[in-house]
Formats: sequence, structure tokens, C-alpha cells
Amino acid sequence: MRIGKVAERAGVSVRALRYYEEQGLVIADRSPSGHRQYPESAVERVKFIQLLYAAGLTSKAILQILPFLDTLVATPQMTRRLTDERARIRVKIDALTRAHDRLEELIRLAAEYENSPATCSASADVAASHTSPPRH
Amino acid sequence: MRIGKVAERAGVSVRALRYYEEQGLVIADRSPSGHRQYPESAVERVKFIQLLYAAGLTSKAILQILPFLDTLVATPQMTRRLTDERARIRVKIDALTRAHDRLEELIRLAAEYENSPATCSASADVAASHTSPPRH
DNA sequence: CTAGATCCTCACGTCAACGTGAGGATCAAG
DNA sequence: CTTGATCCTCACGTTGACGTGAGGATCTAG
Repeated sequence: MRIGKVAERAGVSVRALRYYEEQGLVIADRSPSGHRQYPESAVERVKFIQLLYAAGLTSKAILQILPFLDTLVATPQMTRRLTDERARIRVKIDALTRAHDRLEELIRLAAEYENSPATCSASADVAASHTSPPRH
Repeated sequence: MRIGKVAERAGVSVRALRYYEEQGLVIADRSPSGHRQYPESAVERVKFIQLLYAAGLTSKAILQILPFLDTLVATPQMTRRLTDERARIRVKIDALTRAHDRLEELIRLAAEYENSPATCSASADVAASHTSPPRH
């Protein structure tokens, strides 16, 4: 399969695929004329790479993890890398969840205001508190 | 309060605070000599900014939201901005959750391998599938 | 056989949130 | 009064994952 098709089916740009190769994430054969030739499996591989990119992993971190997908040989280091990244993702999810909840709080306040713009100044302190747990 | 103390108490760098001011996120008074003077409330404000940064909002997006924190006046546009950002954060949480679950899957496989390295090649296909729902 | 689509390799541009000196003024304590 | 800590304003550097031409070769449908 050629690069354009892989890009289309994996939902990434052609440039991105060249970049992935540059980073060692995807290896492509070459046709006699120099065009890249990908196996079918490349599509899934690229989707996996995208999954990890979306989770904030760097190409270097992804490069560390990919060998496991190829060989399924789990050295202790590999297991550590996997659990480390999982932990990092958890931390991010927590941070995002906090931000999400905070915004939800503000959205409730906004809705409250839209219902009665005049009388809402009484709950003005709510916006400032609740950032840290209400003990001070 | 001076910039060093705010930085310390909010858990950010001095440079970051100057950058926030440059972006219009935090307004600081100046002492006669030109040193920035922050009110107590700046600490909470900066923490809030950090919360949104951690959720992937740009300084521009944060700048759109901050007026609500100051005035608690919710125009329809403000409500939309808030709900839009909340939606964006949800999408990110979902992506992170997918990556998290996928890693967990791999970690299970790795643990399985560590218990019996020889007999695990039978489940080699598990690594390739399950990326998209198993219908093909 | 020819044109339009697709591919190739450089290689510089981008964007955001700061980091990192350079060079100098100001502040707080002894 | 002095010295070390803290502050100021430029202003260039950094990092990562690509975007975006430039200039040219190759492929494919009619």
C-alpha cells in the first residue's frame, strides 16, 4: 500500500507518516523507484501511534513501547514503561476531570444568572472558593 | 504581594506570571519603583489559570473565560464558551481513557507473559485486535 | 503518450508557554 | 552603607509534531 492510502485509512497526513518513519515508529519498504510501501498492518499501527500521541506521549516514549506490540516480549523494563505511561495518563485524566468539574460549577452559576441576573450577586463568593477544599 | 511570593504560593514560576500579565490574564499594580504588586486574590486566580492550562486551554481561551470569574455576568456567548470548553475537555478525557484502557490491556498481556513466557505466543493476535471494535 | 494525481527529498516555518541569560535597578537586613 | 536577595525589561532559545512550499521524479487512466 502506498503512503496516501495509509494516510487516508489511518486518518493522518502524509507528512505525519513521513515524520513517523523519521522517528523510527513505522518502517516502510521502498519500491524500486523509491516510493514507500506499507503492509496492511501499518494502518492499525499508525492508529495505535495516534492513540498514544493523543494521550500526550512523545514519539520517544512511543518508540519505547512499540517493540512490545511487535514481539509481545515483556521485559521488566517494558512492563515499567507501560505502567509508568498509564500512571501519567491517569494523572492527566485527573487534572482534566478537575477542570471539567470546575467549569461545570461555573456553568451552573451562569445558568443561575441567566434566570435572575439581579439577585445573583449574593453567591459571588462561590466563584472564588471551592478551588481548594473549603477549609480555611 | 510581590511577584516572588505569588509565584511560590501559586506554584508557578516568576516568568510564568510575567507571561500571564503579557497575555492579559492577570493585572498587577506597580509600586513607584516599577515592581509588580498583586492582591491576595491573585493566588487563587493564578491557580485557576493553571487549572485551565493543565486542561489544554490556550491563553486566548482562558482570556475569554476569565471575565466571568471577575463579574459573574453570564452573557449567552460566555455560557457558550464555558460549555464549549467543557465539551473539548470531555473529548480529551475520552481519548485519554481509551489510551489508558489500551495500555491496561497491554499490561495484562505483559503480566501474562512474565508468568509463562513460552506459552503466550498463542494470544499474539490480541495485541493487534481490540483497537477498533472486534467486528471485521 | 500525455496530463493530472501522487510520490520523493530537502529544508525552513509555526505555535505556545514558557526558559534562560544579559545588564541593570531596588529592597531588606545588619 | 553595603551586600545578597529580589525585581525590572528586553530579547533570543527551546521543544514537538507536524505544515508548507520548492523543485523534481513517477504513476496511472484515457
